[in-house]
Amino acid sequence: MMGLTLRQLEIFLAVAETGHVTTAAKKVFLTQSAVSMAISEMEHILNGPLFDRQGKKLVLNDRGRFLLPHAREIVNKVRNIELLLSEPEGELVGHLHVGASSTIGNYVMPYVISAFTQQHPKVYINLIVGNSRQIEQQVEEGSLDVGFIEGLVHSNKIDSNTWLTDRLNIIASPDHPLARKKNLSVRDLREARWIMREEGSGTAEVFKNAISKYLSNFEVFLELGHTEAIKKAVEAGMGLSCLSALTICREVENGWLKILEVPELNITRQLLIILRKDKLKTNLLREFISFCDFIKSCCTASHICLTSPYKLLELLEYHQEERLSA
Amino acid sequence: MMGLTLRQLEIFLAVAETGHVTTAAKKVFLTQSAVSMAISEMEHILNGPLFDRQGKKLVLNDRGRFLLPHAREIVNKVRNIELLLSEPEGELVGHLHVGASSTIGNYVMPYVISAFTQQHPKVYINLIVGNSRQIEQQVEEGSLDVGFIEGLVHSNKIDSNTWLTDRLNIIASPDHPLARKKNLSVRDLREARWIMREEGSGTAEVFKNAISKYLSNFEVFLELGHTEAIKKAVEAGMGLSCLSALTICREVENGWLKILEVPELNITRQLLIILRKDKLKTNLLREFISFCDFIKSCCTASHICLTSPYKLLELLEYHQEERLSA
DNA sequence: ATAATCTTATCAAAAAATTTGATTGATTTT
DNA sequence: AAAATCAATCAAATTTTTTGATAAGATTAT
Repeated sequence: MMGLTLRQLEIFLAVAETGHVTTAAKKVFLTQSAVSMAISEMEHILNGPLFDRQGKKLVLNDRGRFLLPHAREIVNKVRNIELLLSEPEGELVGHLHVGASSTIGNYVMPYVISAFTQQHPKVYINLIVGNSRQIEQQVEEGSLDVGFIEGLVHSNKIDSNTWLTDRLNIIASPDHPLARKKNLSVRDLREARWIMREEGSGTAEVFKNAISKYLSNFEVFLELGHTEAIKKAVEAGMGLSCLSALTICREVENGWLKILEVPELNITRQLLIILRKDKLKTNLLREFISFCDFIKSCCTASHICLTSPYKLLELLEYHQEERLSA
Repeated sequence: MMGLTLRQLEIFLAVAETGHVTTAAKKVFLTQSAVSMAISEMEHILNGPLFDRQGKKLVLNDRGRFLLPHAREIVNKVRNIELLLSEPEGELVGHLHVGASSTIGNYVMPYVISAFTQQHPKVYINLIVGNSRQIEQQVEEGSLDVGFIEGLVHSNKIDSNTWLTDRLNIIASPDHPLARKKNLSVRDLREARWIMREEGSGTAEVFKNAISKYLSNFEVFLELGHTEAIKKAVEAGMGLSCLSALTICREVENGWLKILEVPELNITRQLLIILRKDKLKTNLLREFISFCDFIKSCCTASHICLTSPYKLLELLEYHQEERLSA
């Protein structure tokens, strides 16, 4: 008969997100009837409905949509505080939700996470891979603790810090005619067959923009859905491509692919670490970010250390010592 | 034994602010023992004390000092939301999802929405523009609260009300030979060059149907994808077209386009407001619809008031007064 | 010092709330 | 047309919150 409770806000979130009382009930470990009553109670307190009942579905109405982001923020905030204050000193424990855009998520984060959890065995890290926009949105709504993206930040609720610098390299099979040529220029690329990711890939966009300044008739010869497929096609000599250095350094180290240095096309971009502005940093989160900062300071533009886990682990011991002495 | 509750945060604030359990108890209308137990429960949940017990006084420790501003923010936020959402007489708040078909969405709704949100600054309106069929479907499935369409309603789950009456006008450049001729008839249009929207446009369909009764060999000279492009082409004297009055009144007012009055071709159509039959009208939705009804009652067939935002705003003040006196 | 007066913490009992299980009526699926 | 699924509702059961009583520690006045 009084004010809203946190529990009600949590239940509201579950219903809003699932659209169904029953599934929401499972999510919050309650019966269907408890959830139904909690929602009616909220609607009573707030003097009007929050959902339109469409048969079996509950769809947010304008009032519910107004409440949703606030409810999210409040619940997240309280959970953050609980975590932070109840965290025992000493060994790091907890679950971290990390998101990363495709390139970072597939080619960098596995090493980072593996190294970090090796150092902190009681930490569990959940990695979500998506496109930059999705990751940013999930960081904003609090379902991710931290995100790693390639593009720019759109929301004003998010703080971003530069992480690694990524370079887009033009690659060819070592047997490709251009691979042996020295002092390449864009004009040499005129006749090349290009193998790229499909429309919508951030990397492909950037490259097309860059090269179309020099080659008016730039055309893609083959579009493939996955970076690995592109590398295989290039290795097989089917043509050239342009990929993030992060995705190809192992192949380059092993001599399976060759980077073509074209001075006009020196394309780099910043990778970003993003967090909600008002995010409370738990010990775990703080430590994870400091770990990423350390990696940043270690890795040169070549990023070679990220391609082989054992090299990263060597650096770690050093990191550990540095921290202890500080 | 679970998470923090809002009540606990409130109690914590009272104790932190007064420094005494007993006075805090009075503030939150509880007994001393209830407050004492609530605080111990919090300290248990958060795995450590929040206050130093100095004799009879409770003084915040570092953890408590950390919690204080956050607790304040959370409690305030919830209370604000309760106030905003529960006061029926209070300021209008919420997120409204409005859909409109192309002509209405591009040429009418922007003014309507701008005027409405100016009057209700805490209201956020999201406008989706699509074709009539898409809008109807989204209203039916509940992702839109209200829709504005040109055609007929197909679903039996939807209620429709007439809104503005739209007129399709034949337009020409003021320099066009036909623009000076009086008492035009359809026969005068026989030789005209017609510039129309592409196949599929509702407006174009309606006009073709109407004129083909009189001209058997009606042919389109140029098809363009956007209404704005058609207007420019007609202004440039490339030919005649037929467009909704809503899209051209500004150009007509300024003398850039001239309407050709052809008595046989007096083509009008009703614009509709559509809602799900079972939609519960929140205050916001009710107010928005009443606002649209008001616009309907103001606008004559010429729709001139919708072409200039400032005219609409003048009408608004009148609307406000009328409502208050009712 | 000592008694009187406060105050907080704690416990069991009472009150209030949340949650459940069962049922109903509506909607959707087969 | 029948079966299955789902949300709302109600009374009963459970859990949580609050109270009243009491004990123990601190402050003040004597």
